[in-house]
Amino acid sequence: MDANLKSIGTAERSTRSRRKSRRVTMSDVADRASVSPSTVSLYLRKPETVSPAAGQAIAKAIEALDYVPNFVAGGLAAASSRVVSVIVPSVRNAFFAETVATLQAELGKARLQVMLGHTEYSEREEESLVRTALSWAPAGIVIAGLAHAPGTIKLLRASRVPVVEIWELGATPIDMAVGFSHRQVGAAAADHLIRRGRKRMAFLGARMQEDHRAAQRAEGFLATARENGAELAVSINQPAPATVEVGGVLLAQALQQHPDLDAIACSNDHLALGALFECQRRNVPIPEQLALIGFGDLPFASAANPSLTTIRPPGDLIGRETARLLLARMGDEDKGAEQVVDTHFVVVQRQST
Amino acid sequence: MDANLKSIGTAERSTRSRRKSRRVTMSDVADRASVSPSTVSLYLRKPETVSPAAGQAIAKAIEALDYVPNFVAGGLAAASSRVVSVIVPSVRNAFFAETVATLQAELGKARLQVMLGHTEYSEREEESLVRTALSWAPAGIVIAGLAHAPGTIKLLRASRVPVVEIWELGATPIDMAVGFSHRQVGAAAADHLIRRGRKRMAFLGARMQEDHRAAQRAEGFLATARENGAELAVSINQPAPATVEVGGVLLAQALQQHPDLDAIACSNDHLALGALFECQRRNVPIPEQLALIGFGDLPFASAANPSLTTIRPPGDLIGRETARLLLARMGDEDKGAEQVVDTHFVVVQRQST
DNA sequence: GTGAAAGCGCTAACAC
DNA sequence: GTGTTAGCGCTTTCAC
Repeated sequence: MDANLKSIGTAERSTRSRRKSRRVTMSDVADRASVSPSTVSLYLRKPETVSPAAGQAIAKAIEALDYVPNFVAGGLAAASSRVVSVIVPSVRNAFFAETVATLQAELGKARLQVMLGHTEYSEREEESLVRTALSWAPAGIVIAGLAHAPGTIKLLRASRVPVVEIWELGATPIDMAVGFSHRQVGAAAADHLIRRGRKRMAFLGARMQEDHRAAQRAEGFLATARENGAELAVSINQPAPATVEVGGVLLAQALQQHPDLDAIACSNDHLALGALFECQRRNVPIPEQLALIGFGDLPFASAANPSLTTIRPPGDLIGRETARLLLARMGDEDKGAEQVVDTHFVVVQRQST
Repeated sequence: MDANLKSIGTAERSTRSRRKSRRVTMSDVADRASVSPSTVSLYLRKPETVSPAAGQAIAKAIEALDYVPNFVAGGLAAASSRVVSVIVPSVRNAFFAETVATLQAELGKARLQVMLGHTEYSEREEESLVRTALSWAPAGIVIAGLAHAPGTIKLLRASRVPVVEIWELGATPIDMAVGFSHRQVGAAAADHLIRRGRKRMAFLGARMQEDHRAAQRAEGFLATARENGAELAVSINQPAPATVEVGGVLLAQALQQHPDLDAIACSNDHLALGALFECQRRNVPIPEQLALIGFGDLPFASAANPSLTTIRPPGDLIGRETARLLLARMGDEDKGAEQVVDTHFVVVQRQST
């Protein structure tokens, strides 16, 4: 490979390939198309403002030279690098995966790149990721949640970069926010169970010290259940991650502590599915003895046996609305309006209630 | 906001905030620390090569000025932009989500950023993403699969950027590869069922025209089943995405076409779970009448009722090994060895077989 | 160990 | 519509 290169280098004039094969630049394209570099630059960014003749010549030169633009140089010159930094707890979480995928697709249309960071639910890690993100002079930052370390908030505020906080509503955002209220989700679950005539209910959650959105759902659930005349409303938490297996454990725990429960709300569908399997094993009929509602509308919810009533958060909508706000802000500096978008959520009733 | 800025600008000297408040640069830090910019640069990249005195002064200045380095400028100057571009079908797919998350964590330790792209199983989209990726002069490119459009391969080869193809083994990689053989996965499933005494088996898959890794699993399954004396070995495909619901549909179809089946292998655990639920509804006992094996070891597999035998692909290992190869290559240009890493996979036996 | 100088490849006024 | 001129903020020889 290197030998190959050298042999070319020896034979050629010195313009190309001095040491390594020099990268093809915009100037090379300009030379070949007999125009100036700035015309090539203009053509690349706004083709319609260049004369057809020049445009064609440039296109031909790009093709012939296999020119690949250098966005790093472009970003430096323009002082805004078409990068949007997206910081979420983890894409292993299907909720965030959905939003990240949608965001990437939507931003990609506007020729923006997504840079990804995972906090793994650590505020320290989040702050470090934000610091790194800012070093890329990003066109925007998307970050999950409204709760951040003080340093993170300070950094973000000082940066003057558009910031969208996603998947949560309730407190005042740093800049913009797209999401819904998790307290309302909990409230909706309780409300649904009460309307179905249930009186004695438990909320099953996992790792709610760290996942404070889950904790908010629990809070909303308990408050609404009690306000609406539930005879019993308790919350049971496990420090472990919210897996299907933990769902089974939580159900066992709940039934042991309160054998006469008639309804269960789960912090998410993984837990609900675990509870469902555990009920199958114990021959606890759903929904006859126990009504069951989850959160997430994960892929298995509609096909479960019985199918799972759940609350669907609009992960894709969050992605689309976030992209829209970001793009609007970039187009128009003083777009002050509409800093917060409530995407709401939907209760999907199925057989389990 | 703007008014605020103006009032400050009016009162201040002209050094800071001419129009907008000028960004703090490395020179500012250097001035304040009474050293040259290149010393600051050196300190930032190799702190140990700078004298303690200078180091402390610089650290203090950075702190005082709230200096945020500009990686875009750094990337341009160094002609290598600490970015690794990761291109996968979708992070909505739990397999890729796992790998992407691990990759980001591992690369992050080496101060590399992950840029994300989703092909949505389109080769055209993939090529376009590769083109964009190269424009960032990335330190590496990670891309799912071994099958790409000819143009994609040409671009990648010409770029001289380290490339790792992941989640598949079998053909010759462009550069490096980390993954396992999907034919072997199918073979292992068939082998497992045969050993459990099954004779009449079907492979259930979805969208196998597009997801050709699934198609490879089907192939390996059929070939091995037949070689090892299965009386019946068929493959059933649905053009729809591989969801839990489609799993139920496929099972119904399989049982209708071959009522005397005694084993089912599914292209992934979502399908397997759907098949499992459908069996529950039809009172088809698992594993007595029908043995069931999936692929993926998704979170619900171990907790299902009955628990699901499946094949676990090492999504996290793939991420870690990919990071390792990339880092090794960056450290040492002519690292020729070990271009392909077979991560293997594990058959996890549970109640469903 | 530290500094001076020379770009990296592009964009963005501003003339023409 | 097109070209000229300055940088963007940093890294990297190469002296000292």
